[in-house]
Amino acid sequence: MNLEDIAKKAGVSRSTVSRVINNERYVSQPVRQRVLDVIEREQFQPNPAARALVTRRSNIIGVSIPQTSNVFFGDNSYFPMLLQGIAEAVNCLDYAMLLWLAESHEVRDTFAKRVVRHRQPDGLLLTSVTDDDPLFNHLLQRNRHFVMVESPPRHQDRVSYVTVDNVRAAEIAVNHLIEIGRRRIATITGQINIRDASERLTGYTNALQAAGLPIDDSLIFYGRFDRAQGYQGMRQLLQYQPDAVFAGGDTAAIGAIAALKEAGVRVPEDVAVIGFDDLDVAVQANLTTIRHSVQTVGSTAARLLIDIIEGRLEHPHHIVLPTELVIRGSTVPV
Amino acid sequence: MNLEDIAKKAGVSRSTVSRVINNERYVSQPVRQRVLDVIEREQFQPNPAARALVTRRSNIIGVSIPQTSNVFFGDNSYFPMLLQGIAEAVNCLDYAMLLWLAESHEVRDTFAKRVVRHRQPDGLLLTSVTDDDPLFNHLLQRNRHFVMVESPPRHQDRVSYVTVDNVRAAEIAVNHLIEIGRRRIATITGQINIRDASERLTGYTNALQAAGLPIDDSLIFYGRFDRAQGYQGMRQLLQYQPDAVFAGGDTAAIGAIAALKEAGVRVPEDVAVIGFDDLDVAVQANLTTIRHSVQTVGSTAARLLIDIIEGRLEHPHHIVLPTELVIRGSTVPV
DNA sequence: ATGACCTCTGGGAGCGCTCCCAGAGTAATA
DNA sequence: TATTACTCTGGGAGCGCTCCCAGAGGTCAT
Repeated sequence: MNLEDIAKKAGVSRSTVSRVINNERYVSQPVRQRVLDVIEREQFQPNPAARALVTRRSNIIGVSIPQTSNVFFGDNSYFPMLLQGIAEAVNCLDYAMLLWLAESHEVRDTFAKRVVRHRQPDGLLLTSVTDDDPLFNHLLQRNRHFVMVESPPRHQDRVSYVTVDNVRAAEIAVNHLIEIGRRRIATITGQINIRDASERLTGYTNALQAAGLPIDDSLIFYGRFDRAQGYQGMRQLLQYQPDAVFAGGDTAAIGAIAALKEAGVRVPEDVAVIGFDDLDVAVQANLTTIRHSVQTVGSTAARLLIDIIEGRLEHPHHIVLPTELVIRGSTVPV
Repeated sequence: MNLEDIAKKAGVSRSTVSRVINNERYVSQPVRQRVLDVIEREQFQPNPAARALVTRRSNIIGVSIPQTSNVFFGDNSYFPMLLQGIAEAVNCLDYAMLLWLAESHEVRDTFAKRVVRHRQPDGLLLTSVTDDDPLFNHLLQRNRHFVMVESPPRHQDRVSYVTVDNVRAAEIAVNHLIEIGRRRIATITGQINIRDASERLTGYTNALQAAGLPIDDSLIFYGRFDRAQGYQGMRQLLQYQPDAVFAGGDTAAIGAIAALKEAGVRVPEDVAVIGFDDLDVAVQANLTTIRHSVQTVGSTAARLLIDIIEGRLEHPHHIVLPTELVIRGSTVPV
């Protein structure tokens, strides 16, 4: 069943059917209705491949998640929330979402090749981009449409992205710890070659400096965004007797709390804990954290990408979404 | 850049280039090498739309997740793990994955329409199918390729699926509770019009009957697979003083434990708790549970679907994967 | 020498759309 | 009436592939 068949049944030409389907002008009302009736009756759907061949558009955007398994599927609801946000935008703009997940322990190089080889999507949404990400470099060099869901490691002025002001938010988080009287404030960072992580670390040092507190390297643990690293980081930090810890993500914070409890340290009395992202898990664990809507980041990025694809927006475009300090039970004054 | 351009540069015809790209026979070694060199040099990728138009294959499979938000992105790592498993199979067979997520509070009907309208995928992987699922019905009626990742609500003999033996596994779980001396065993089910949930309930009643224990309706809470429902279910069940609870999923079990602790009930001494799935969260919470590899379910289902699409397998095909009782700290003898 | 049967290469047709142009018809204006 | 402008419809061309068939050339048994 194709346009020609529908045309025959409706007693019109292929072109007219095409006009009706694409909701173009210059079709008289009775003809339009007749065609619509036939389409409805035959449950006709135009062939997407044929359409893509001529329009050079597939109405598909790709989403790249090059994280090895545990960060994606483990106890970290960041990516599912992001996907939910993307889905919302994509649905509403009549696009579809092609998902690329790295296999466990897959290196960035093979992952990038895989994503690049399938050229179906009209553009890509990039997460977890590292310093020398081959996918990032390839897309930039080839001038393909993409939007990042965090600030890019380099070429900020040539890349579109959606992010939150990580530096400022981290400053606010650490200031809160300082205000409640904490002085030996440790931090567990996310994967440090991801921009979100390094910016939060910058905010941490900024806040300490502004308060005239020393920056002690032994109180900084370079980790990742998952629970296991939070746990391990906290175990290591414990020997330096911090009275507070700022984790680069909620999931890591939960891991840190587990390590503290295991060591018989009281939370929040002995060590105050603050997270980042306000995932579900933060609510459950009564964790003070920085709230920002991960879903909104996802949907905003998807909308931006589609705007760029469809030429409604000039290319390098930056959106910074707001954050908010949410004080819960994991931080109390000394 | 298309086949014709490459052909010109290599001094051969379009057909020969096509043969090289598709790795067909009847191309002499020197010619093949010459063409490969040009392709490499020009970084040529054939146009997927053109190819799809003639082969009627896109090498894309769709994944439908019609769950409203909290089950998907909340604290439940079931779907991320499933996606990871699907990704593994899809990567290895050179397919891509198109992801359909329901919007929060979206009804099944609009969701189904959306999925059906985009005809790109060669087949679909279905999760969380309910009794009268419009998507399920539509695909079945239209004879389109699909595989379910649980046993289907009806027409089992006409539908391909991958599942675990939920009935048997639930029997084993409840038997374990009986063996450690529990007598008032409650259950919190998953969404009961999803087959996985109802089968686990069947296993529960089977085990009680086999042991000569009464089936007490007040000890059955019809919930969903998320933490909130586990919590709420347990609160309600508490008034009937169970000494054990079998949850339809680990996430619900975690919610149940939270309710028990809140009520000052000791776990596992006063109430033993057992879950299902062995998600990450079960390890963390030291929860006794039924282990089955969600990732394997995903990858097996994807492989099966692709086998069906490519005609290597006759259609209705059923795969039942093994389960295993994992005893941890949440169940001890009375 | 003839035919049968391989290997290898090229070109036409066609997949189902969109885009462009031609032309018929109608209405408004000079 | 002639001209212009706009509305509406149809058909050709072409997007970039794959598939099929024709045909050249080689090998081998008859």
